[in-house]
Amino acid sequence: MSSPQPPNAPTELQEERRSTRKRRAILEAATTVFLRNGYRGTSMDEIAARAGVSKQTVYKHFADKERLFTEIVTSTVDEVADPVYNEVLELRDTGDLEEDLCDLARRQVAGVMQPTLLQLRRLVIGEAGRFPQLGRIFYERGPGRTIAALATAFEGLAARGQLQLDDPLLAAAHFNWLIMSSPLNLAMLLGRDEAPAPAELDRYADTGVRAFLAAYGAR
Amino acid sequence: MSSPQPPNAPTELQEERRSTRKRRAILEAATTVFLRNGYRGTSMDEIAARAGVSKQTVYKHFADKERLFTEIVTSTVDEVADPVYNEVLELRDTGDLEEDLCDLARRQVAGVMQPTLLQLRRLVIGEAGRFPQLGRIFYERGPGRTIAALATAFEGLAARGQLQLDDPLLAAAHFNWLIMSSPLNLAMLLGRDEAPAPAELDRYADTGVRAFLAAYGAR
Amino acid sequence: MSSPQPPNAPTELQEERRSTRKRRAILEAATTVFLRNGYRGTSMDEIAARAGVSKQTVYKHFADKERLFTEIVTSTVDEVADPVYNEVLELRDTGDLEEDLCDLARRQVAGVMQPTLLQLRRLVIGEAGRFPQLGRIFYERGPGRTIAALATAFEGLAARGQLQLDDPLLAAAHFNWLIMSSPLNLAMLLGRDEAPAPAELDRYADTGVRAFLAAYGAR
Amino acid sequence: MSSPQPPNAPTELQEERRSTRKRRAILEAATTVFLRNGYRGTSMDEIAARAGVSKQTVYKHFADKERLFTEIVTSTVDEVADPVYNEVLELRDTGDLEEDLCDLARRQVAGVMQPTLLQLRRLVIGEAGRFPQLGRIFYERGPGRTIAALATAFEGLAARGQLQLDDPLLAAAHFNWLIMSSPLNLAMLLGRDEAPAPAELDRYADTGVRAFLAAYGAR
DNA sequence: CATGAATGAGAATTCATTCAT
DNA sequence: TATGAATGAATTCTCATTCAT
Repeated sequence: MSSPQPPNAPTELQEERRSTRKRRAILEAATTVFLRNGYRGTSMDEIAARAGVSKQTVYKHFADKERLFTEIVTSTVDEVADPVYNEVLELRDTGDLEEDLCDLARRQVAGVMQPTLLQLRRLVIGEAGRFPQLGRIFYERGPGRTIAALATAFEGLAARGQLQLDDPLLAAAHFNWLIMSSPLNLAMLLGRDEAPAPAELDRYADTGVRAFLAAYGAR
Repeated sequence: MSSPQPPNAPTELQEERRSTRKRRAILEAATTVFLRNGYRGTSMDEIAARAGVSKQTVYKHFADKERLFTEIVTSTVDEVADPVYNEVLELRDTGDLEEDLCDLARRQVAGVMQPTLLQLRRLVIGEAGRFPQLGRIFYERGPGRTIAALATAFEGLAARGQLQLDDPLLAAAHFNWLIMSSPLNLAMLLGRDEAPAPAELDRYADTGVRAFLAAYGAR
Repeated sequence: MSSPQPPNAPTELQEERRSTRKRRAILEAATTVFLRNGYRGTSMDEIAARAGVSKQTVYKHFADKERLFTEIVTSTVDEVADPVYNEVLELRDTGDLEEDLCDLARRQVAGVMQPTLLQLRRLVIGEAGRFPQLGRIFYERGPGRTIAALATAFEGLAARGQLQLDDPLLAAAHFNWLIMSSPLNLAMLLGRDEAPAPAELDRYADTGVRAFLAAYGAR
Repeated sequence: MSSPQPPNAPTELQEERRSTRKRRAILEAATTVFLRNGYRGTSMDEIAARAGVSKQTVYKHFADKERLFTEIVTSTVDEVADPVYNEVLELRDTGDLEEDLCDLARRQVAGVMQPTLLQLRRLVIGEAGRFPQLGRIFYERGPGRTIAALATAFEGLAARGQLQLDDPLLAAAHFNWLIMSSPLNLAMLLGRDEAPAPAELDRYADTGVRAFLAAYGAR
């Protein structure tokens, strides 16, 4: 069980860990700075300094600024979009459809209105010209996936007579945007400092759900 | 009637006109380039070259890059958002509410999905960190104003028993986002090259109106 | 005849001259530095400093380092190779063929062994990998052209029975390299500091001519 | 007879061998890269990567880049110039002098026109400013030595009445450059991709020999 | 001893803005 | 007034060489 290694010879594991640690530090720093200042507003110097590594180390891990940028965007997309998606899968069925949907809607809105996700969305939209693939990734891992999951859920509810709908995907999109378009559009345009209070977000969710049920609820 | 000026000394009027012409050339060039390349992706050199004037002339008309940017954004906002807003004021009443709303919705969606407006929205969102006031202007002159006008219109329809609603502003927001959130979000993220075809845009409008009437229509 | 211009308004001509003057200063500086330090050993900073202009001005005149380099090489090629070529055209006919050829040969050798041309040749050879077209230009404007002119001259001499040859181009090449290969190869390899004295160059020329006449002279 | 070393502790011999192997790998890698990209176009990183060792190992074997460069150049000079030199020593005497010289000349030309030697010559010439001693080494181990050997051979032929010459060294130089100057100069300037075909090289050799014999052959 | 990281500088190129003519 | 030039700094990326583990 004891290792034959001399005490100060680094094991491969330690080596790997060090490299991985640096890599993570770079990713974290890059995420922070890119999200705050955008692609062109961010310098590799700043990333290196904030990560506490040398610029060389940054370039050893990431061939160039573009690669680093796409990497932090795609990984952040997953990181923040996954929980939002998972909420849909956990839609409860307490018998009270409106309450269940409000519950879901509130979580969705809260998730989407997280500062990080908002800022990421701004970033991706602002760089859509230079990095079109990032927009696609964002859409597919984000709203696209969530709406598809919603559609599946709504199909089940319709089968049990709780919703009336022809086109589940359309209904899902309507649900999604009814509950969050207003705050989301405001947030996109008004910047991070003017986020609505959580209570207000809940109201957007609830009124959206009410409109949705008026349109798609069973009679 | 004859001027005492030597023949090739420009009159003050001509001077003024030439200055105005140059100013417009600068604005046009700046609009094109800023919309295409973003704030940081645009250089004053490029603007001057494209406007066919010297850089000094640019600086004579606009104190600095920021001022020029805000000027082109605010003027473009009005230019492209006004027609969309005016559509709402011209909502017809043919007796067939669904048709009237579909008609309006289609125009709204088509207006909002114009390439210039899309690109402007991307630009404003992408620069929301640096230029928060531009986001506010965009919102107020754009969706904010349109939704307010819609609310007024809907209030009238409700008074005449054609719609059922408590909160006209909320209903207007729901209407607005039901008809355009899907294509608008796609367009924001997927870049200029993947715009949906006009027929598809009409379908978004029509299905949005149908859902809206199911929720808010008179029983 | 008098100009109506106010005294300190620069005429277009003066403007042009200023720009041209700067351009020439840049070209001169670049030529000096590139010839001394090679392509990679030369920095744009150094060129700008030596030309007494700002880096911006350099970049306004020459899009990038490569373009500046090719420009100075091609223009220097012509500048130094033209006189060597013209010597051939002025081959005299005093009746004493050996003396005439020695005379020409000495001028050729002296021309080719000029420090500037030697350094340019080293530069072009050293950068042949990166700038193959420069090697071609050098060859065509330099030895290629000179040898072709020699061939024409030798053809005339052969017609008058003063030389015996089948292939004028071959004879011209033999002449050319007999008189200068030894010092040229030494110079290429041994660097600028070990140039043979002019008297020695003349000896290379004379002995080369003697061998040439032994091979190609009329019997 | 048995060693007290633990089984996986390398013996000194093995260590030495491994070290030698690495050294050779570095030299090979460096030769390849320096020949292809020149001194400044080559990075120690690239050499280390291509040799499959760490940069530290490179620095363990060679104090710095300059030392490594001079080492690979001098060793490559010998490697490729020795065979060319040895050809001269093996000049045959079949009784047919022209055939013997043509035979030698063809081998010489082929040897000198090897891609590696051409590239090495370009490299040395291009770096003559920075590394003048390399030019000297190249000259002495290359053309200088070969021409000296030729002179000795020609002296013997003259003693036997087969050649007529006063200055064997001069005749040797004339021989050498008559047969190869044309293709060599072309190759220096036109880059590696435009090498003449072997048949053409033979023709340069043969016509050079013919001119040489016309000048220096016994009457 | 050898690997990854750090250093510290320097390269080309670009930019917003200001002078000088 | 309007043009070319200058300024002065910033940015991305690379390099030779040296530490630290």
